[in-house]
Amino acid sequence: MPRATLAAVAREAAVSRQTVSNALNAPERVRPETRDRVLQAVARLGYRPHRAAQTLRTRRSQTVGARIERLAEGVQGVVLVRFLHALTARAQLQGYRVLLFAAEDDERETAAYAELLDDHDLDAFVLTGTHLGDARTAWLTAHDVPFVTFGRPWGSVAADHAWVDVDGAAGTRAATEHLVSTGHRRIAFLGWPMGSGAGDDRRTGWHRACAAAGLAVADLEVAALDGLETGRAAAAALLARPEPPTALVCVSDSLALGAWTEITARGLEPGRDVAVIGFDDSPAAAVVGLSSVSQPLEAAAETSLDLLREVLAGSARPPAPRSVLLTPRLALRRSG
Amino acid sequence: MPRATLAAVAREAAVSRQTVSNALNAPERVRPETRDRVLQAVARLGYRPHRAAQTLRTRRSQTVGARIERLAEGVQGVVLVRFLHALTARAQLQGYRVLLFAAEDDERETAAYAELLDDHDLDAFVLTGTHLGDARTAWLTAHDVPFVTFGRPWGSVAADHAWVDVDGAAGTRAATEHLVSTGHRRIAFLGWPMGSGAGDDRRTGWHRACAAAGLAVADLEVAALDGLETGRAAAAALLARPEPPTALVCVSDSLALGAWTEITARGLEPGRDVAVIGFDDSPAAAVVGLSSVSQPLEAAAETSLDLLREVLAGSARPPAPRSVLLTPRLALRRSG
DNA sequence: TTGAAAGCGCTAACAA
DNA sequence: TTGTTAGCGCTTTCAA
Repeated sequence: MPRATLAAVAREAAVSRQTVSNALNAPERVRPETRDRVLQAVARLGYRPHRAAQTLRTRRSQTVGARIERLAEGVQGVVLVRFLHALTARAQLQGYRVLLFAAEDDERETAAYAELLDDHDLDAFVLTGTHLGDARTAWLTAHDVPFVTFGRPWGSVAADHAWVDVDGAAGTRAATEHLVSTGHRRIAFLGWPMGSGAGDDRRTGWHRACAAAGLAVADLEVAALDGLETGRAAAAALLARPEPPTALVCVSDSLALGAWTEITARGLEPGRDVAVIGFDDSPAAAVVGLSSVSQPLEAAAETSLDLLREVLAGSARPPAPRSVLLTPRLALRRSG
Repeated sequence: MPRATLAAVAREAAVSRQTVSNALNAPERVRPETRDRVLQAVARLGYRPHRAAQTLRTRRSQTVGARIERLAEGVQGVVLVRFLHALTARAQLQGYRVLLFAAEDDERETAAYAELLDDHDLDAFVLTGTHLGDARTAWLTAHDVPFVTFGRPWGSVAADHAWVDVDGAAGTRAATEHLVSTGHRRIAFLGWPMGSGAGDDRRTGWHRACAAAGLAVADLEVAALDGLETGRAAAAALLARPEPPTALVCVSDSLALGAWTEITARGLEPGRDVAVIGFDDSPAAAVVGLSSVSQPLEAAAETSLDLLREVLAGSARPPAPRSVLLTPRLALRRSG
């Protein structure tokens, strides 16, 4: 069966094409009984509008762009996938689709924006992995393109755009508080080097929880680039001290799993001898029994779309863009 | 700067619009000097055709659909992400985009096809996770929709479509041969229940390698649903035997990691006391040092697009659809 | 080899 | 409230 066109629906319902269009897009302009007649014809014929035609006319594609990143060697990346799945699933419930693109760096990503906007009339973008001095948000703002970021705008300049993020500090704070409540007094933080927004944020949570519990933090903070080997080395340095920490809060599962390796290599048991808590709740964490801070990615996707709708609705007379901070959950396992 | 239209290019090059179109789409019909003039105008104005208009006219969207799966609890799923990234990156080099969709099961996936074809004029689909009695390939074939599968058509009926797959049997055979070469004589296979195409294929590789080496396989084969706990239980049963195996070839990293947990829980060391080799080379495998069979996903994505081009080119007078079997690589680590 | 005309399916602007 | 007209940007006839 060939697809039904709007014209066919108009014939079927014995109205003009414009009335069909109105019945679907501006129902309040059509008398209820006319509208019913049209909707019945739509149902009978199984009519759905043709996107290309709609896009050509309205310059809106009902499609949002999202970048898919190359999966790093580490344990990260699962977060992006889960988010993308949730985003796609929820978007399509609202009549939106997600178009993928790949880009090696920010510069090429903005080039991709230009192309996708010109060629495909994308309505908006969903960005992930925001970072300090993010050139992408500046470009999108300058070009008046609707977008939301999953990840808050890091840095001093209060970027004025809609964003969702997970409260990393709350996650590490909860992790630290849990360790305190189970009797730990020397809790170290295994973080990334200063200057990464998310990393600094997560460090803050640990720091505050320690302060609130009256625990010392001096000498209990080490930094390492993300990775298993680096995490292992950093943990080795901590454990080699005369008075080693009894618990480790880590900025990522990669570092935590590296620490895990070092701990077991020393004949110690994570959780019993040294507590370890990671961040991201990757599958690998579940595998080995590593406690980890779990990001609410379904909620993040849903909120992204909520914010996007607001941005798209208000693009003429923009209200203050909203931002939402979601609280992560602590997934407790054997290690902490 | 507003986007340049084809009409603008025509004015700039002082030709008609059709000549511009011809110069771009059917160069042989245009005199070389005219063509040059047009191409220069295109470059000067930075013209790129508008997809919606092109699609409306030609019924081709230069877009392929791909389903993004919900990431299971286990370790799987990373394979899909890596494949999707490679697919997206390579597709866009050829002027194609990847449109995502989500579907809970095969039935809803075919419903999604119908919708995407009608509404978005998708040119083709790339399917992953083929299985026995796959309703999706039948639907696509019946509706004459171009597609490629990553995963061969399992089952007796020789489905007549283009596909790429990784030779799972070759992977487990290589793993088994490696274990044989390091002195193992009692090599068990920890697989999925009979009836899954990929699982049976992987079992075959182990079986053949054992037969070739003159090793017994009786009683050395256990099956479990994919998962960590199930893998652990299956490994426990194997290791509790009077004459336990000295090595385990596993159908997936999830099962292998489950076995890993059981081995270490017994105070044994994977690789030294019991060898374990998994399948998929997930990040978790790298984390713990699990040897694993690694699928060439970049190659799979590239081949998928090659095959898709052939299918699209030959859709009028179809040649025999091609199929390609790629050989996986054995990533050796501490465990085997 | 190039150009003129028509129309893909839809909706914005306007008229009735 | 409904219908008419026009046109989004492109390519496919067909004629020059």
